[in-house]
Amino acid sequence: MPKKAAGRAGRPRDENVHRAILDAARDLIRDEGYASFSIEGVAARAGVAKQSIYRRWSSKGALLVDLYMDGLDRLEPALGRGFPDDLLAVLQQTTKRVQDPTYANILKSVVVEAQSDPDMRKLVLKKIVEPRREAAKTLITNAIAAGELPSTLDAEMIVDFVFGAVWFNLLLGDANLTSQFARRIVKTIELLSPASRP
Amino acid sequence: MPKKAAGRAGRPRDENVHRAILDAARDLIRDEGYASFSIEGVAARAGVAKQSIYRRWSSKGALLVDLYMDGLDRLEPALGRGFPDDLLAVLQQTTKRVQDPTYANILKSVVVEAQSDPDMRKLVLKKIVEPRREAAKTLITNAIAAGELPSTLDAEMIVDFVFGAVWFNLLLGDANLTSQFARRIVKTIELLSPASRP
Amino acid sequence: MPKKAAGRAGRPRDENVHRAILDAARDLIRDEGYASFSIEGVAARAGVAKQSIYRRWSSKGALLVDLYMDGLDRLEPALGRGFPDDLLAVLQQTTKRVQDPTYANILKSVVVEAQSDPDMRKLVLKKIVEPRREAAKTLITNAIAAGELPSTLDAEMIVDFVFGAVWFNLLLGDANLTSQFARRIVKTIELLSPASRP
Amino acid sequence: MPKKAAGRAGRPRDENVHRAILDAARDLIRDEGYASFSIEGVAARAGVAKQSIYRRWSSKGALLVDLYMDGLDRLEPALGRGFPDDLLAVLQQTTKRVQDPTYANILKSVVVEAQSDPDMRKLVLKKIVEPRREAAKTLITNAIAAGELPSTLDAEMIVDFVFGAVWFNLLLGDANLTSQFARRIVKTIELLSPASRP
DNA sequence: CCGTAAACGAGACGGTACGTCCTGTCTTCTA
DNA sequence: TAGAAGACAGGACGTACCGTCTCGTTTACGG
Repeated sequence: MPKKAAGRAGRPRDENVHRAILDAARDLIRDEGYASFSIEGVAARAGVAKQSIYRRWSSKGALLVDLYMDGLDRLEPALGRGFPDDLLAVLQQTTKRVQDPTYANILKSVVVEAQSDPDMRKLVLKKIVEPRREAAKTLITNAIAAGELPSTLDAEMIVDFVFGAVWFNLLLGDANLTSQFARRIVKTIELLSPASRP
Repeated sequence: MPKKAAGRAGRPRDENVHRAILDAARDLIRDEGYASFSIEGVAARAGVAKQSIYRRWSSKGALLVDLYMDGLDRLEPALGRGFPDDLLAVLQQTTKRVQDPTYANILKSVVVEAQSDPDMRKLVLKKIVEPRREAAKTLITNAIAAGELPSTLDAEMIVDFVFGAVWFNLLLGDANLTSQFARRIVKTIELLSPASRP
Repeated sequence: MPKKAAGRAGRPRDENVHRAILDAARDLIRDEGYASFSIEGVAARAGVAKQSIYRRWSSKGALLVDLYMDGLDRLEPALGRGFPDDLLAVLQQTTKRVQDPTYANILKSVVVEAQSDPDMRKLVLKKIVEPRREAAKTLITNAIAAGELPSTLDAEMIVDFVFGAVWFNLLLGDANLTSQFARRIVKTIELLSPASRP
Repeated sequence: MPKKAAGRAGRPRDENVHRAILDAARDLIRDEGYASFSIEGVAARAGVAKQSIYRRWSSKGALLVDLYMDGLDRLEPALGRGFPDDLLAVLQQTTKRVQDPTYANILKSVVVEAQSDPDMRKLVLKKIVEPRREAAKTLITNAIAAGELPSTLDAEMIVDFVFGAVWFNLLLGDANLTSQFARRIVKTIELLSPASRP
């Protein structure tokens, strides 16, 4: 007769299974790319039943989102040094992760999944896109308030510019998403500041 | 006396079949979205053999690229009025087409296909992305030469900003890709011009 | 405490699916003949996935062999009454089954499949041909030993004669493969017996 | 107003095309067997249009029948030496041809085609099966009339025995269809003759 | 020597089926 | 209840041939 009412009845989920799935998924998308990434393949590689994956993630995309976030630092620690430096830090968190082709593949796949699944799109926005956009947006509006950027600036559009450049190059562009690339972005934004004028 | 040396041997491709495929594909992606878009489905809807599709397009993606371009005007005619107006025209060609959800879906699908097929990626760049980027790049560099934009400007990055904003919002964003949105983009770029300074 | 060590892992094959496939296959070959007999057609008619057929049978031919054997009595029970009667019984098992045009079609199809697939040929021999030939061969050699047939007889050749007559008429001949036909075969073999001589 | 009723208008059939088709078909069935024998394949190998094959033969089977008969000697020359020798000669014409695996394959294929095409079945009977059966039947009935075989004999059944043994071993049996095999057949038939009795 | 007409290589065409892969769900046994 | 295993209905893949068709070109004969 089971005692504890808190912990639900039955056998608890096995944490090793969780890890095995994430590891197998990461290895698979590293080795084969998104084209041959399937739940079936992950299960086989992880030595796990398909059901054990579906029990944890409602779709391929949800798994990929967790896979991208897995081990990713929180944003805040790097911040606090003001407009151009903090914006650079935000962008470099992404460029750094995406330098690893594995994570670049994951991020591309996440976008793919979002195109045909509205729930997935919401999830991607909430877990990956919005946190970074919000951070950047705040930095921009603060910079405007501080007179470091013109008061007429369309802050939302600047955020679109900055992240658009990153996403575009991830998905279709030729640019290597290096730290240097992030620096070029920020440099170009800085040209808008009154201080940059002759 | 041989007539046409040019005309290749064998029965020529049937233009009606070509049209039927494009029409069926467009209808299908309009009615069902990309998720249930299949070569099989297009063939059935067009009343055509699958082979007749594969004979013309090597992949689902290649078909989608042609589908997006089908009936799209050349860029040049709209140009010739100088930097901000021409840039706006270039962007509005896309925003206009993408206002139709059918073409928005096609364009999303094209990006999806490009993520798992390097040939497809090249095709998308060559047929859809690069022509517009080149047009915009030329406008930007001309504007710099004319002193309408600062000489220190990273033209390539401006192009990334401009198209990044469009692609990002197509794939993941909340912005409605209206003509007004294109205007906001151009307005923000104009803030860089020396003339806009106090 | 583990119960059954024997029961293999995973969901067991569904016996209803097995039956549905055999029934659909039989109906199909009855109604349409071998020409339009396809795995696809069987699956559709059985309301079953193609994979469920391939899981059980490696080829169309293997399915047909099982289909022919399905419900066919073992040979032995009918035997035990000595040379001419037992030989007749062996032959009549086949003529009886083949009186039903459905099973005649199946048997023809089985030969067809065997012509282009060595594995199939082995299967047909093992499951259909050899058991009957062995039974007949034993009866012949016993009859020789008992002096009912001449000691100089080439027993293997007699078996070839007897079954050759059946197979030939099934595949190419005009003879209706009735019980009477089997009787004619046995009668002709009996002419070899010393007892039949003047 | 066309004059000659005999020679029809238009370009006459090219005899080289005819030969090229037969040669390509023979080579194909020799090298690949019946499994991958297709009109498409023959056309490609012969360097000929598919239509040129369909113009001459109504089906794959009709082509195969001609292919088998191509270059085959008439039956008669070998005959005239009485019952056992002439029967042997008739059988050996077939065993000899069938020693070449190419022709064995053709003959098997011909039977295959006959199973799903009534016209083909008639053609095979008329052009390949019946002539030989008729020859044998005549020899048997003559032998009965001459007292070389018992008067009670079922001549048709003997023919079934003799050709059944050949066809069975061609299609399903282990016996190598050598001249020696034909001799064994005839030997066993001879056991029926009154002269063979003690 | 010219026009008609069939033959010819080539290859497109609507179809049908192939055997494989993957989806998301289910059913079994074992822990 | 979780978990490994694997069956299940379903859908699509890309390929191979079928037999028919439409091209441009070639080759004979009859006028």
